[in-house]
Amino acid sequence: MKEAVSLKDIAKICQVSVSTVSKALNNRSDISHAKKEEIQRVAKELNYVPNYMASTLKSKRTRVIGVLLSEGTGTNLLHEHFARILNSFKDTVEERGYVIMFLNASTSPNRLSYTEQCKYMTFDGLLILCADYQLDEVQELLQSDLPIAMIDHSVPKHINIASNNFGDMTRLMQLIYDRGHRRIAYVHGQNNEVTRARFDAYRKFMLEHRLPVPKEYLYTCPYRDNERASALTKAVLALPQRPTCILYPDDQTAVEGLNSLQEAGLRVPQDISIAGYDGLAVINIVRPRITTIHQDTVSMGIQAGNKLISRIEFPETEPGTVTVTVDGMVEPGASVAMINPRYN
Amino acid sequence: MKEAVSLKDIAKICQVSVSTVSKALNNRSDISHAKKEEIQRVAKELNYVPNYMASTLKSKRTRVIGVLLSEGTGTNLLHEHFARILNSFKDTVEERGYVIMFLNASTSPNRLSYTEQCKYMTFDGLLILCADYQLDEVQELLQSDLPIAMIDHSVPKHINIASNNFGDMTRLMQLIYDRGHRRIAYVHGQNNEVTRARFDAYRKFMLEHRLPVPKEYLYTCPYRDNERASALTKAVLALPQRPTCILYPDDQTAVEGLNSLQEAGLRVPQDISIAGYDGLAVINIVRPRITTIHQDTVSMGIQAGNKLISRIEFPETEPGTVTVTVDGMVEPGASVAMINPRYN
DNA sequence: AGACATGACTAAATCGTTTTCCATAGCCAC
DNA sequence: GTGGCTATGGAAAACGATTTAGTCATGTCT
Repeated sequence: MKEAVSLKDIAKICQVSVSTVSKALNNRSDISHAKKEEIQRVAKELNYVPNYMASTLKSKRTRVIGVLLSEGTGTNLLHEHFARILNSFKDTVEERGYVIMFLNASTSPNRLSYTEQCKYMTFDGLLILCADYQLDEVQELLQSDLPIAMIDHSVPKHINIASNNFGDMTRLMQLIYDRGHRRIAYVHGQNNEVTRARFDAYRKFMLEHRLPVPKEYLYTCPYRDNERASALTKAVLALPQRPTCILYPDDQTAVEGLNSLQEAGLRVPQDISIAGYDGLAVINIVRPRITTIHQDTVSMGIQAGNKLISRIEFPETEPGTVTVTVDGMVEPGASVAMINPRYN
Repeated sequence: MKEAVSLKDIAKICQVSVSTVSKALNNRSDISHAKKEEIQRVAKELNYVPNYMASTLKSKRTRVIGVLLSEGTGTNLLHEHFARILNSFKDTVEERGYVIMFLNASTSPNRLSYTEQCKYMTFDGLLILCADYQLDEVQELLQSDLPIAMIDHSVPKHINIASNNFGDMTRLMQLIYDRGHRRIAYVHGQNNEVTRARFDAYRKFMLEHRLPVPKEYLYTCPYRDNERASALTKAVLALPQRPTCILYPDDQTAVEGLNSLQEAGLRVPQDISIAGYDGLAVINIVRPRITTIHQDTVSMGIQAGNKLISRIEFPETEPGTVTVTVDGMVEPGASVAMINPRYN
């Protein structure tokens, strides 16, 4: 590595002091125009680039935003939903001069705790895409006074980017109901804030429309767990009173359900209907197109980025929770048939 | 933000000098056991965490690896192939105490050039997942003496993690040939090192087996371009002498081809066969399963991480190119039918 | 006893910036 | 001529750690 050019080098060449060079390059006022020009010219000639570590050491502003994407929950960059939000978040903050850095969630023995990592790197802020909120380590992190934005998890005093799970799910139910379905089974995700909101919407909708929800229409399936989705689909098919529509936790499991149904000799949607959730890339590819909720991940990432940066740059404003609700869009797809309720 | 605890604070409490504290915490030898214990105890009590910026300013070792994933080429975190390699790379380097940081490839006007960003952040090394190698900015980057690992692009003096495109493609061709296909069309990707190797393998195979390659069996289609894949599929179908098998640049376009063929009333593989490339998640989902090359992205990420770190930590070794070739695996799938060549 | 090694600790320089405070000169007004 | 002002520039401290070159006892060897 070549020796980097420093302010001192420029100072020597220009025959001025280091502080003068610093001022000239930072466009301060107490420098004559001529000197400023000359110094900037020399700096350019030498390909001078400031040293990030040094400037940040003094100023305390790192312009680095930590990102927590917990491997512990089996979630990583390959989780499309979070990858989309992250991608949009990254673009947003980079546009504003920030940079993201992942928190190390590995299992290596001398790994620092999340809180320690934040201190060590002196992050300006933190995005929690996905984490196991039960962990002490994560709870401790939430206690800190670092500006934090979280996706679909709310904690007083932090920013929450909430997808409108209740409303979105209600609209999905409405579409299914409008197409004549009355016996609707729900293979839902595991217990967390997101799952609860969707489940509440399902239950409320069913209740308000006086539809039965027999116990055997409800199943818990971890998100993106293909094998479990397949097994549960078979369990549903074995029921004496089969539902006309099955809801899945996400698009991936819905497609797996689709495959299981087809293997069992059923046609979708002619014989049975299904719906997913999220609006992942796979729905543009698989036929029939899955009816789903297309989550506005782009907006989620943008909002998270902008709110977080506001909080970083103006800490005095909005000391409490800021919740941004992002609506998804119903993708009508083709996997929910129009049927006549009387025939059921 | 609370005031961070520094060495000075600990020194004051323990009534020793800052240097003594530093040595105690770094487990240096010239410290009495008693003092070392005491200092470490106090540090723990105060939740002391060293300041990254300060320690790195002196040592010049940042343990940060820059990652270039060019948005310019339309490639970002949502590109599954690169996301997989990155994910595996990230795990590998984090395990060894490194951290990744993306180079800013945004269009914001005051963005630094790649080289400047590397200087500014004083990266220890660089991973180029995907970049437009035509750009001056990228060429300049390759001139630097920063340790660099590149995926599927070779430059003397840097590390190249090369997928075995020629060999893999040859084996895919062999499978197709063995199943009786003789008229094989190739919708290939755009011109780059990867495409060329695969294309060379295709041409060589066809030549060696004395198979005809009429011009109208060859098409250029950008990777992952669904619309173009669909249009080209229709073009192939319109040919007077239709091929029995169509190769696509990647799995995504292959699935799009599949859909187009089915819309045209053809069954895959009974009426026509297809094959993709890469082994993306979609092949586990779509039926029939696409015959493809499953690239070992996990291995690519691991090798890239380990080689790059070796180069960083032992710069004296291996000053030249290190090429690591990673073989893919033929996924037989179900989209290439067994046919009798005589009938064609 | 003198020379020398060892152990335990500290002062101070250093990394590359930023920033505060001061110095000097020139100028004007009274 | 003195006080005060502005414009321009520099000296030096600071950020928080690491590291080099010591200091000063104490112990050991010959």
